Amino acid sequence: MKLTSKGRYAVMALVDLARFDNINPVSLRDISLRQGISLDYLEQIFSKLKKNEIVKSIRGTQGGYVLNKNPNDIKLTNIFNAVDEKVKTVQCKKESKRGCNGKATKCITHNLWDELELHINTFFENKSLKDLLNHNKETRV
Amino acid sequence: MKLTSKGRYAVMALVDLARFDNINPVSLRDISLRQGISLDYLEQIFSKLKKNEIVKSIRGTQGGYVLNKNPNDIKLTNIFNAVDEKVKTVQCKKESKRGCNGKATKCITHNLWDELELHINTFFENKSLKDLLNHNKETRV
DNA sequence: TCTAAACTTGACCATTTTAGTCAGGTATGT
DNA sequence: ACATACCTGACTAAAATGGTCAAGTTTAGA
Repeated sequence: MKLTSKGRYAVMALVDLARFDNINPVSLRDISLRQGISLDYLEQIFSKLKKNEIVKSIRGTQGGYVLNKNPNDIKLTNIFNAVDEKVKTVQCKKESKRGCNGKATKCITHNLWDELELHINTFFENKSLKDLLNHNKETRV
Repeated sequence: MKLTSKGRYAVMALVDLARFDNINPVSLRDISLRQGISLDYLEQIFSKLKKNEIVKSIRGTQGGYVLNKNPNDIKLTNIFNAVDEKVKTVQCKKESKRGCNGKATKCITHNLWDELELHINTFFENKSLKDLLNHNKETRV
């Protein structure tokens, strides 16, 4: 069970963005340099963030990206949903007629994974970008 | 972020095992049939569970596997550790000299992932096989 | 008006991980 | 002896991951 880079990068980039966007739009190039993330990859990620109305884009020279909402209203859930970083514990959720293991029953551990998903998602729903700004300054190793 | 089949199968198999082992050793063949898991794959999984002293094996005809501990003392943490199902949120934990992103600092979201790992692991440490036996009967869809 | 910065889109790809299969064993109760 | 069941290690197809590459369009500022 692991978090993929896409989700991590999205959060890192948005925290970076949030620190500067009150002055000027922030270019992906700057974020790329500061955070050490491939520019091309960032573009894919921001395309999704934009579709989900988490950021706005400003084209042209001196352009860049700006937050589209108050940092307090951007929850980790929103970010992860935007970039398809899902918490997935079972493969067999939406089969209509069948349960897991191809039988007519739910597998014996089904409730457990539901509980786990809930547990994790609760964490994500309660964390906003603002929380990260306050408590996660870049610190020396 | 997803849970792999290996971890899920391990838990499913052990819950299955726990229900019958007070009478006789349970063969992997039976578990395979009941849970719909490949026999060969189960053998790989049980090899690890055995090394981690979660189960004992009994060879020969009428042989099989038996729990090596009280269900109450087998936590999900133990099971996941045994089969290498790890909760991993960052790639850059044990680099001695460098932080994440190759710089001399921790990445700005580092603390977040630590918190998340803790949050999930707490869940796993508090769940035992016994909890699953009580609350997760196989139910109709 | 020209140009460079920056966003936009979509195809492509190497590597790693996953979820197994396959082919041999070895031990043991009946 | 023989069937059952554990045991071991090599192998692999398919999917996911973490990008790169190429070819644009838009717009601020000189």
